[in-house]
Amino acid sequence: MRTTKTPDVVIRRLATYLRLLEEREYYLGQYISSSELGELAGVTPAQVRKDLDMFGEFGKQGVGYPVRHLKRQLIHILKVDKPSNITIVGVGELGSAFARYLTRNPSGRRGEGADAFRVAALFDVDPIKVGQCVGGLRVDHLDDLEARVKEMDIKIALLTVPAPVAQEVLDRVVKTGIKLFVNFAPVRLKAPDDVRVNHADVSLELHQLGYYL
Amino acid sequence: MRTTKTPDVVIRRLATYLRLLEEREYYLGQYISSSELGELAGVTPAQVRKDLDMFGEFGKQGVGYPVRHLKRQLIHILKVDKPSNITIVGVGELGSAFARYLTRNPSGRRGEGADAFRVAALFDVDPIKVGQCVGGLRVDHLDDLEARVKEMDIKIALLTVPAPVAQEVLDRVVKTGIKLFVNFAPVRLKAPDDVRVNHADVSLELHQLGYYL
DNA sequence: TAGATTGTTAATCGATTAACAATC
DNA sequence: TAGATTGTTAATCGATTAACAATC
Repeated sequence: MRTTKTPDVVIRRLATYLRLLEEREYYLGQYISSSELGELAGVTPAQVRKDLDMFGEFGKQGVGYPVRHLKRQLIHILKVDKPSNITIVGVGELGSAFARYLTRNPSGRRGEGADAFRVAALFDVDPIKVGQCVGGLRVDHLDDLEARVKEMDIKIALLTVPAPVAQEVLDRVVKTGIKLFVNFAPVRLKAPDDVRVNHADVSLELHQLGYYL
Repeated sequence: MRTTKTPDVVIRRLATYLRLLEEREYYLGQYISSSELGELAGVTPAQVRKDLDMFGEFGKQGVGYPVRHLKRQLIHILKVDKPSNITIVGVGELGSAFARYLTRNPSGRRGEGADAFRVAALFDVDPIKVGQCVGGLRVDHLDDLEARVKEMDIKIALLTVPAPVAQEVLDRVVKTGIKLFVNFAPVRLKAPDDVRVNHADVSLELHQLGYYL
């Protein structure tokens, strides 16, 4: 099965290619070569071709890749051609920042596929926060999670809860059927094999940078 | 030169090992085996040994790695044994969230080395923001950057500015001599070879997750 | 057709894992 | 000593790069 075989790092690069194409204005019908795209992305032309080749033949020999077509293909592969509902769990400092950031400017960028991720619900357990409005959205109690996930067909959760409760909250959210997470808490979380937890952890990022001081 | 040869991914794992050791309480004089640590980190015992081996011989055959000693070594390697000053450039939604988050709870965690990163200054160009207090720190104007970087010996900058100006701001900060960055803006940034820019980009994270929808 | 660049295979490189001798 | 686990080399695996035939 293709999904199993494609390395994560390739998907990451596809997302980068798409962004690079979106960041720039291209004429209708313009072509871009693997060398040009590679230059932008900081990878070799061969790698660009190989990455794209895994998903089909998008180019024209002797010419390059038609930008519009390539963009559409990438948008399709990354499934950002229709909006997906996401939720933010934990409306503290970081959670509400992301809530405001992503509701104002969905997924933080412009272009087609820019509105691919829509913050559809916010959750917390703190009775003071529940009922408040953040970024135009009412904060719900975590107890209502399951119902809202079904109702809004939420597929992705951003975890912005304190580290000590992150595992517990993850377990709870997993039970509602969500399988895709971005965790911002500085802890390693355990999850079933069919659940994917990406880490976006400033603390780890800083500790790594320490080495290069 | 060792620094050049050690793969980034090893450094990332060392930071993970350190966190795992910090997250747990260990008796004085307790040992941990490469299998136990590997289990926690989700890597093979061989990899744990190889990673550590790159920096010295920290273990005792037949017994394992003395936890206190290993922790101290990792703290030393990652240079989190003494606090480093960092700055946050861009005091918008995300920047002020990190400012509050990191000043309250330095580097987002507990234990030795937890106070390794100290937010020493905040910068913005918006006259409304300059002079305001965020997380107990006064926001300075970007024009004062160079002076403050020297004064406070700032080594790392978190970039939380809008995507369209990120490159321009990076260039400006690089000029003051800072060589280590975490960029939160959803753009790929160009920097000289001796400058390291780690990306912590929610938008890219989400776009990647799209593939697994 | 000549020039260029893709698609794809084969060669290279580097990182992970296995295995085992050294030794606590 | 016997048992266990490190330190380290050798084997494996996978990803990147080089090369080139196909073809626009």
